[in-house]
This record gives sequence, C-alpha cells and structure tokens, in this order.
Amino acid sequence: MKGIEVDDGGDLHANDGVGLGDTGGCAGGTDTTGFDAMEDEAMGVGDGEIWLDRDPDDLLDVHDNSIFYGDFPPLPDFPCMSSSSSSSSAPAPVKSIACSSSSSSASSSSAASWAVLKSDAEVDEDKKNHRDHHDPVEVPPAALSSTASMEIPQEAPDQGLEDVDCINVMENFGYMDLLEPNDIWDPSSLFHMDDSHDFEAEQQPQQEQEQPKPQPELPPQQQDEEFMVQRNDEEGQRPSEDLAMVFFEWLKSNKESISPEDLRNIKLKRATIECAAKRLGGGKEGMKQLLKLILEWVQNHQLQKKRISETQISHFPYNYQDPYATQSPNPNPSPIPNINCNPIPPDPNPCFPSPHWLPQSPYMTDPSPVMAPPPFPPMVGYMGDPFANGPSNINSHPYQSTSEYHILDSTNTWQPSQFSLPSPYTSFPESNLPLAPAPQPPQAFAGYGNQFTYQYFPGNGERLTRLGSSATKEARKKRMARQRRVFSHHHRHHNHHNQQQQNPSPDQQARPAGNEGCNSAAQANQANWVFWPSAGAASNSPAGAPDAPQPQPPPPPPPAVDRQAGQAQNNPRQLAAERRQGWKPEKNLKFLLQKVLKQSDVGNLGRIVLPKKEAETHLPELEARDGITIPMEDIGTSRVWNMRYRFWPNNKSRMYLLENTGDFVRSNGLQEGDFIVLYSDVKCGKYMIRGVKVRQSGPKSESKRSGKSQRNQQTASPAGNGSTPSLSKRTTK
DNA sequence: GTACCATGCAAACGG
DNA sequence: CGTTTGCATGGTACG
Repeated sequence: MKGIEVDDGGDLHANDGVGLGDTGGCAGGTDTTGFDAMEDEAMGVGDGEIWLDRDPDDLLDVHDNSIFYGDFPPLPDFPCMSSSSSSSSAPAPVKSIACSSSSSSASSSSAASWAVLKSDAEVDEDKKNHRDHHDPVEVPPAALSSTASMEIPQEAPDQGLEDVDCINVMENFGYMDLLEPNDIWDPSSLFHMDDSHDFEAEQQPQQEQEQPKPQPELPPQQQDEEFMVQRNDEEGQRPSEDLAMVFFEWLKSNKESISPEDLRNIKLKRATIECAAKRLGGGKEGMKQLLKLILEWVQNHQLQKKRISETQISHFPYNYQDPYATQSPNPNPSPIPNINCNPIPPDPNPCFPSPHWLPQSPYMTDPSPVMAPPPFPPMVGYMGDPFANGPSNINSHPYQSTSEYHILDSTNTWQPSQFSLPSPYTSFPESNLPLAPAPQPPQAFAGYGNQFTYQYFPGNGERLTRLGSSATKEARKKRMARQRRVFSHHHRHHNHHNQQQQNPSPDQQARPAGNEGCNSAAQANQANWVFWPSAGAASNSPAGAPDAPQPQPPPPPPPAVDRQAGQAQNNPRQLAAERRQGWKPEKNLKFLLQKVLKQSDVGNLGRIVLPKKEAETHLPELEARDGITIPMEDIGTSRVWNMRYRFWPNNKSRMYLLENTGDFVRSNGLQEGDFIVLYSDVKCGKYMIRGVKVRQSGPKSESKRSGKSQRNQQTASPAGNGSTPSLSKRTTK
C-alpha cells in the first residue's frame, strides 16, 4: 500500500500519517489559523457534503499517475496536483462515517497528488516548512514553485489580502458543495489559482477538443484559473459590473455546454445565498461573486459530465456503480478539462486496485447492494472449503472446471472493506484496504448532477463566518506542501519497504508472471489463526483435535481467493472468521493450493509434500527433479522464504515437495493439522504462502499420530488426505 | 488396480 | 553421530 488509508474512524492518514495530523486534522484540529481550521473543517470528510456524480474514470487519471509512476513526474504532467491545496486531506471527523475504499481513495487523492508533485527538492523545502507550518508567512514561495506558476499574490502582494479573501471565499464556497465530490476530497481542484500554466497549456487543447466552445470573448474563468483569479481581482475593482453582465458573459461563454435546464437545476437556499454572498463581500458584489462561483461550478460540472459521458462511452468498460467493475488502468490519464483538476484518488495499493466506483447516491451507506459477494453455489464441494461439512464432491467440484479462471478479476471480487465496515483490520497497513468515509448526507450541497440543494446546517453558518478568515494562500500552500511531503515520504518509505520485502534472491527462479513492485505480501497479513468450534463441527475440526474423529482440513481464509475456487469466501462462517481475523478478500491473490500439514511436513525434515495435482497445475512445471527455488512470501510476515519446489520420482510418478520449509513452519508455529496455503499474486507475480494455525480453544491434543492411524481416521473425509479434495482427482503421471 | 502421498529408512554428508 | 537427502514402502481413495 502506497498511500493513505482511512482508519475505522474515518480518519485519513497515510501509513505514516499523511498530512492530516499536520494540518491539525479537521474537526479536532489544532490549526491556529482560522483559514486552516476552516479549510480543514470544510474539507473534512465529515463534511462530506458533496457527493455528486462522480466518474470513476476521473479517479483513474490521477490515480494512475499517482500510483504507477515510481518517480514523480514533473509537475506539468500532473497539473491537477498543482495546488492541491490544503485541506483536502482533512480527516473525516465524523466517527460515524463509514469507510469505504472508494472514498478513502478519494480522501487520499490529494495526498497522492501532492506526492506526485512532490519533488525531492521540495521535500527538504517542505521539511523546512513543516517546522514552521503554523506561520504561513514564512512559507517560501519556492516551496511551491513547481506548482505555482500563477502565484498571483506574489505578483501583487498588496492585493493579496483582498484577493485571498476572494479566493478563499471561492475555495470555501467550493468546499461547501459547489464542487464535485472529488473536489471535496482534493481541494486542489478548487484552488485553481494555484494551477500552473503548464497545466493549462496541456489541458486547454483537450478541453477545447472535448468541448469546443466558440468563445472569442470568452471570459477565461472557465478555462483559466489564472484568469479566474485575475478576474476576481479586477472585479473587485470594478464593482460596476453587475450580476446581469456576469451572467450574460457567462452564458455567452457557455452557451454550447450549458443548457437552460442546467441552470434551472441550480437550486440554492436563500439562506445559503445570502450567507455566501455576505461572506463574499456582501451586497451586490458578494452576490456577483457568488453567482460567478455557482456558474463556474455549473460549467465545470457540466464539462465534467460531458467528459465523463464521453469517456464512459468511448472506453470505460464499466459503470462505476458496478461494484465488481474492473478497474481500468487508464495508462494515459487524460487531463481533466477545465478548472477542475479532479484529483484522482491514488490507489494506495496498486495491488489492490480500489474499486473505482462510487456510490451514486451520497446517502448510500448501505453497501449491501454492492457488497454482496457474487452469488455462489453452496460451498459444499468447493475445493478447499474448510467449512464444507459435507464431503467434497470431487468429481463435480467446480474447481475442476474453474481452475482456468483463477486469475482474479476485480470485477467479480468484492471487498467488504470497501464499504462501511468498521475495520478491525488494522494490524497491517497493507492488509487494510483504504477505508474511506462513507458517503454522508451532505451538510451543504448534495449535488446530483447539476442539481444541488443546499441543506443548511448549523455548521455552515460557522463556516461562512469563517470564510473571511485571515488564512492566506501561503497557509494553504504550506499545508499542501506538508501533506505532499508526508505522502511523499510515505510513498518512498513503502516503496523501499516493498523492495526490501521483495528483493529476490539470486536463485529465485520461479515467479508467476505479473507485475513487480507491488506489495501484496502484507495485504493479507493477519494472524493466521482459525479457530474451530469443537462442538457440532466434527467434520470441521482440525486434525489432531481431541474429539475430532477426523478433521476436515479447513482451508484457510485466503486473503484474496479466487472466488471461482470457492475458497470458502462464500461461506458466511469463513467470511465472518475472516473479518474477525482481519482477513479481507483481496483481488489479486490467486489461490493455488493448500496442504494440511502432516507430521512429516512439520518435522525437522523441512519439507512439505505438496498435493501432486495442484502442484502440477499451479506451480511451475519441473523438468528436473531438483526443481526450482521459489521465493515464497509469507503473507503473515511478509518475509520471503526461498523454498525449493521439487519432486521425487515415485512409483512411476512424482512426489512434489516444498523444501526449506522448516524455518517457515517454525516461524509460524505450524504444527500438524495446521495448513499452508499457496497463492500467487497475479499482479505482482509473486508466490505467497500462508501458514494457518488451526486450533481449538482447548489445548490441542496429541497430534502426533501415525500416518496409518490418521489414515484410518480420515476415511470419513474425502479430503482426509490433507490436501485439497481435488487431490483425489487422480492425474496419472 | 492404480494413483496419491505419508513416512520409513538407508545412504550420503558433514561437523 | 547427527543431519540431510532421496527413494521405497505401504495405506488409502478412487475408478
């Protein structure tokens, strides 16, 4: 995971605490500047007022940028990051906010964006800034040089205050729901004035292409943030410009893209308007500013809608409402047209492509419609389903027919953690999908398309009163820099960590095809324990259980198991067990095989006999009996064990073994009756191993039994041979 | 009868 | 002599 995660409380933080803490958090923040506090609050997830339709495609753009670039590209490539201002990463102050990966991704977007923008040079600068981040004045403009080609305040410092006020109003107004959800999550898009010309240089052509607007006299507000700022400045000096003119100009400029219907759909409460206008200067000027803001938003949103629709039609294969939608890598993130940078939340963990769907309704907190795992047939007979009480029907085992589909696809995987599950899964950052604040009923504008209805809450009044805070643009930049720094550090740290974890040994020979560099090891890092009720589950009792006649080998709850493979993911019991244990199904782990450990497997020989069929099916084909060395990443510890996969000739056939397993077994405390599971990370191309301890609450009885006695006791269980039922499917060699 | 596999066990190896 | 390596044996499930 290279990003930010939102913990149970909905707090956004990177592994190392991205930015938010620095910024004083949101509600509970300690920001000293009113503006900071206000921003943070405004941007807090708890404020998640704005939940407009959001296209996952938008997410993908920056997402990809943020994730797949090892080295952060130069700023011009990521215009949207530019002034990802400040507050975006304000943590969700609302405890009740359920976290979903999607929103968490969104929440982390800004940080990621900053990270993307972050140059090493800036890091130092940021460090410096960080030390005195409470003093906005001391923020060296250079710290944001890469993103601040439009440092208007610097050009006109004298005007700064007024300009800033205006800008702040805009920003905060944007925070207050005139902008899209993504803007909420990443205010960078709000602070257009910070966006560089580079951005515009890149964006403008596309924008024009996507939305050709014959606007010779077009007020630049929709296209050019700089113009926007300047215009605001100018307008501050030209009060004669009245609302009608503003509106008229805007209409002229947007006649191509804004329909009367769009305008009619704009609904604002009077109180909102009045308050906002007041904060925007009051009187006519304030109204004018407010109008501009609204129009800007409408335009932006309209443009986005158009873009989104185009994008979806053209190449987006899925509807973002589809929880199983396949992530589109979108290798060429297209710049977001117009002012809205639409920072895409980075995927905190490339190995876990966060679903790029977002609830359409901001109020949709019940994830069940999309959380529900795909309907699976009864798990009985599923290979490796530890909870299958009945004997596995090997012959009809779907695994046999589905083994070809082990490559996990996000389209048919589901992640409970994506939704509003309070995450007990905190033992390992990577193991936790970023939890994002669940959509919250907006406090302010609940945007649906162009229609947003302002819902006035007491907090808004306070916010509005704070619009005129003394916060400066520098403060915002500083905050942004801090967050970028934190994220950048976090990002690098994790890269380093991943590299260490995955540093292959020279003799690592076998590796499933796939991407390198993603850390899937820790994603499922959990205590590999499975507890089996001793009563009424004889067939589920672990091997060696005192009263278990013969245990049905319980397959481990895999962190990410091919649903096709059954892997008990569809078993409520296992699912619950997984949740209790922190296991979360992930997308990119393909179940290969499992093996209930025999005494000989956990003995001092350091070798584990592997089920022949599965070994031959899912592990590299062995030409020589010496086999190959396979680095097996321990899911539990992220440690990589170089195990040798080999075979013995045996009765005109082969016996497949995994050698050098002694340390692994010992480190995991595995005993007879426990089991191991092998996975391959389809994305990272790694083999992963997981040792699962199966213990009943009571002390395990004498587990040492002769193989013969075990055999005798296993007669009741087709899977009694300790391997997957499919083992019984004979494959003559 | 055959395949699978748990494990016994002898040979090889090494301190 | 202890450990490791490699093969062989035999029980079990299944066709």
